[in-house]
Amino acid sequence: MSLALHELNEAQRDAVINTEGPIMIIAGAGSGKTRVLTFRIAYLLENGVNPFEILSLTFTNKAAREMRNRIELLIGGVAKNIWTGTFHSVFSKILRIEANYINYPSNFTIYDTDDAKSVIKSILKDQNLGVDVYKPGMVVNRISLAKNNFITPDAYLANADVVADDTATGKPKLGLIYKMYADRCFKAGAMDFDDLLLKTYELFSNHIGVLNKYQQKFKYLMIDEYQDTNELQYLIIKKLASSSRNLCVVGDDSQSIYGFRGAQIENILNFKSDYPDMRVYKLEQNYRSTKTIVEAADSIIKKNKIRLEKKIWTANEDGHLIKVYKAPTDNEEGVFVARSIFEEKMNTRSMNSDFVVLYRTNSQSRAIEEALRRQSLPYKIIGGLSFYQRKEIKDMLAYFRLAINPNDEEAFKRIINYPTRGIGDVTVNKIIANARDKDTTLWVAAKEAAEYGIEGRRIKVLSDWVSLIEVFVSFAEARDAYEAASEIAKGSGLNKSLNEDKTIEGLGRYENIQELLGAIKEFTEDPDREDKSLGIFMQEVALLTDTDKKDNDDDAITLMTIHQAKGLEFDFVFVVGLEENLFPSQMSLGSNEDLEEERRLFYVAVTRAKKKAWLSYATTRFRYGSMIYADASRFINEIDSKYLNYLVPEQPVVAKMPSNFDRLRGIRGGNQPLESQTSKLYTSPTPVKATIKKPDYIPNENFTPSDLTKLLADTEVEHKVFGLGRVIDIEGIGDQRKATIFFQEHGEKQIILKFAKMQILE
DNA sequence: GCACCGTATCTTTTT
DNA sequence: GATACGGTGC
Repeated sequence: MSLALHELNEAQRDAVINTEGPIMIIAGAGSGKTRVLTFRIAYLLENGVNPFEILSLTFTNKAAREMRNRIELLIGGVAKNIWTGTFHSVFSKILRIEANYINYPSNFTIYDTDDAKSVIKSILKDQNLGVDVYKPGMVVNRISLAKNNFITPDAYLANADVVADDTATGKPKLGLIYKMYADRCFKAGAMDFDDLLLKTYELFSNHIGVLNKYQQKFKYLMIDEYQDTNELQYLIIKKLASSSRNLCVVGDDSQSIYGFRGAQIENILNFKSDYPDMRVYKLEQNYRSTKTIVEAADSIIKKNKIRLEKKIWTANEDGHLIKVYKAPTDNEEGVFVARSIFEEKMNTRSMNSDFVVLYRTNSQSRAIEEALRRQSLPYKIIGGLSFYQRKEIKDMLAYFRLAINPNDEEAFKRIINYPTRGIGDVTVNKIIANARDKDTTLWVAAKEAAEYGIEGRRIKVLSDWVSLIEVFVSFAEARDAYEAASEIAKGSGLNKSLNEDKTIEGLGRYENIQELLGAIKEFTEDPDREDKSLGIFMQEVALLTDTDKKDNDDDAITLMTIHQAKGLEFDFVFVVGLEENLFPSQMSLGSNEDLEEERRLFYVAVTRAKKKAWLSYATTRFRYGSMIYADASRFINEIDSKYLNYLVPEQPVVAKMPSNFDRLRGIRGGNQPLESQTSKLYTSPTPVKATIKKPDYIPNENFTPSDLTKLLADTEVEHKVFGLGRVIDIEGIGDQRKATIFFQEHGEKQIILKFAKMQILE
């Protein structure tokens, strides 16, 4: 089989077939980047390159998976053998293989941000430092930034400027905390997210043989979303590519939105200075969006000073103007979104999954959710509290973690007395004190507890617990992930204690645990896996994000932050909360650089849309539980107004008497009982993984079937079973007369009017 | 050891 | 408005 290169445009084709030497592909939004990348890899394979020699780094696991699938479609099963994944997942794999070089156990734990904060808190406690001066979140951020710029603890402490800065801001101990933090992680056999990069870089720097091995292995490197790489990632890539020099970076400076995490847009702007012989291919034709959207977005991004010149264009049709809506409150902004989605669905007969609502901060989802629920529109939220962050899941995972690496201190502290087994704070504090004293880990200190004055009933309970964990350790070593996990779930008592809780919340927690076990089972049964150990499962879980979840088939509207929408596309896009101090964020107003990043974020938001975009803002909004006032975002005014359609504000939607619109929106009585009812009915107390809420239709209490003999097309109706819908077509006469109706919940249906119980709404 | 309650802080975005 | 934490009382 030969690749269909003629399906590509000239720039795309050039980017595919020029496989040797350093190459930069500047890929504007919607310009067929993934297509180029997949074709490029397929082209390499077709020309005899061994799949094991290709390393392709993507931004999310989902992107990696998608790319692998698409290559497989092009060229077949060999695609399985290429190395793809995120920086973090690929390098954690390498670190496991090479762990002995850096004195880590190969089953090291990956600490998430919560673990990191907890380590910081415990250091502060030991050092008698206040959590109000050294806010754990801030300290963790600062350490992360240091690591991502390749500043080790010693380098940090040795830098007089940095230390002087810290002293000036009243936090002279930051460097010390950093050092202690790194030390504790090391002792616990744990790495945080940044360590996965930092240790990789150190591994490659200090062990030239290891570096050579991987340089020879990966003859072709491809880096996606290059504009979002940080200093450390940049350094690693440079090392890996220095031998073969077959480095292909793909990115778009206009979509650089992770500066706050240390990403350096300079990496893409300065590529040429590292590789003077590089070639650039610019993908400037947009295949995704209408002319209006492409040009409106271009008019936004032109306000930025820091950017590479390019001319984005499209051959697509003009499309609709971007609608702009000013809402009096955040709740009514939600109502506007829900109502607009409903109408768009009716008019274009679209799926829920064609819609996305994008916001700057996670907390904005609330008002939108409420409105969608009232309109009976199913939705799913990406991000926020993910499945793996739920308490019961983290508890269970802590047992697994300890079974894999008993020195994991955060896991230890989490479950030593959970479920309650009579090991109280006093005993735990004794163990901690002794561990610090002897410069050892909590696990070792717990095993030796008898030696320093823990006795009687306490030592019995403690040594029982230690033996229990030791059994778990042997499970994790000897059995596959599913067997080990089920045994641990039983043996830990966690399963039992959750099963005894018969409250609704408790039931939900129990179900979540079962779901976790289900996921592990699925992992174990995957035929493509060689290593089915619990350790590997945990490694993957730690690096999983909400966006990586497999899409399930449920048709739902997507709600997420703009950051998470990167790389995705939707027919219909709502960007909400366009208010000063929210978007752009208040934090970004201090410097032009930060403001430009916000503007790029706005650019990313708008360019997600294929067909239509809506922008909205609210002049008042609840934040901190109190009302604040806001002006329209400067970004709205920055769009050339010829692309905008300012909607005339409607009269307040909270009318005393229910109007037809209210009824459409699901508001039934004039007074409030419904609000509490709906939230009870539709909010599951412990939402399960795929947070899709699809309420059953509940007919209006004063539902009275209308006379349907005069029913016309385009009429909105309420069906006793199928709910709200719009008549598309009517045909036949007499008893045969039937209507084709598109229901928002059930799609298109043929209804014989003679028997139908429907009410006409207009 | 634990359940309950009041208070402080939070909101930028995430691997 | 929600959560996390510390204090109090049993």
